[in-house]
Amino acid sequence: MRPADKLSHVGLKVTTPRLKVLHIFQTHERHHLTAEDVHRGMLDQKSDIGLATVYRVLGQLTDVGILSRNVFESGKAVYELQRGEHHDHLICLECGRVDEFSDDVIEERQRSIAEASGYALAQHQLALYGYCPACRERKTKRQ
Amino acid sequence: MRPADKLSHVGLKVTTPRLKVLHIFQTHERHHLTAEDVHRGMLDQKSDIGLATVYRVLGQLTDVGILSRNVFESGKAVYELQRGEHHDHLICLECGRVDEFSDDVIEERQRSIAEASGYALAQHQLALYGYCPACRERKTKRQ
DNA sequence: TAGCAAACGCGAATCGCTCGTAGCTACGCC
DNA sequence: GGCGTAGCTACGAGCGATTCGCGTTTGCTA
Repeated sequence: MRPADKLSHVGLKVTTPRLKVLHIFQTHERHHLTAEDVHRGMLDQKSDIGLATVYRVLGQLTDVGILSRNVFESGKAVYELQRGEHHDHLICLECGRVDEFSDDVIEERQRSIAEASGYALAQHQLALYGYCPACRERKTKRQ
Repeated sequence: MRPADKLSHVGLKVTTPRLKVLHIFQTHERHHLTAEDVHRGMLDQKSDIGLATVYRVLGQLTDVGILSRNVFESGKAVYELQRGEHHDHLICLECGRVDEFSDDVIEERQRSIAEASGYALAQHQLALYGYCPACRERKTKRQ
């Protein structure tokens, strides 16, 4: 589905800021972007869009399920295109790189733990923090 | 170990604000407190301690491992006494209640996932969000 | 108990994010 | 294709959580 169709499909008007935001997510080398990353991307391509608008658009796209939002250690929110299947994150404490993984065993355990505690599970967040292969190597050399 | 010994043991001076913070954690009915909860607790017992100091103390106690820090959905940091064993959290989206659990299967899977991706695992955070038994009941009645 | 580094207190500053509002625009209807 | 309006956007002010700067105070050691 083309970006414009995606938007009208969920009942959002097709506007320049929304298309630009989607475009940035689709073309950026990283999958996980902060509001500021997106905003900077806008300015780079000479689109004079306010940061507040970026936040608003990110929020709307998240609400309709086109994007998903995660808050990691740093305290900043990062957004990514929602590509269907759920996944969790591995975050490098050194360079900020984010990798993804999904694990059925963990998902299943989560469900039964919630059930055992009487909770109706709505969502979850699992983040593993550590040092990625590249940063580990860099560290070893330094010593 | 008494609070004062705990402090000197990790090389922190034994000061009034630090003792009061520890005291509040040890006597409060909830385990998970925000900086503001702690600050309010201080004021309640007529200790005129600045919010900035509360934050500073919470940070130091976390650094030395006496407290641990978590940031949940709300965006606020919550602190709790570190009682040895690691555990994860179940958070009620309605009333903010926090329960704890730990699961060896999940821990083990996390380790192997990190290893498989080449990451050196440093820490992790797993938070399950949902509705606690009390809030579920309240919801049912309301309808 | 004197001295000094460490810790405090408090207001101002920062940071990520949201609101208020006045002006603009996509898009369904003629 | 032109119009009207609900829905959008821009931008600065505002907000809540947290941190900083710095003058004052206080544990702790010699």
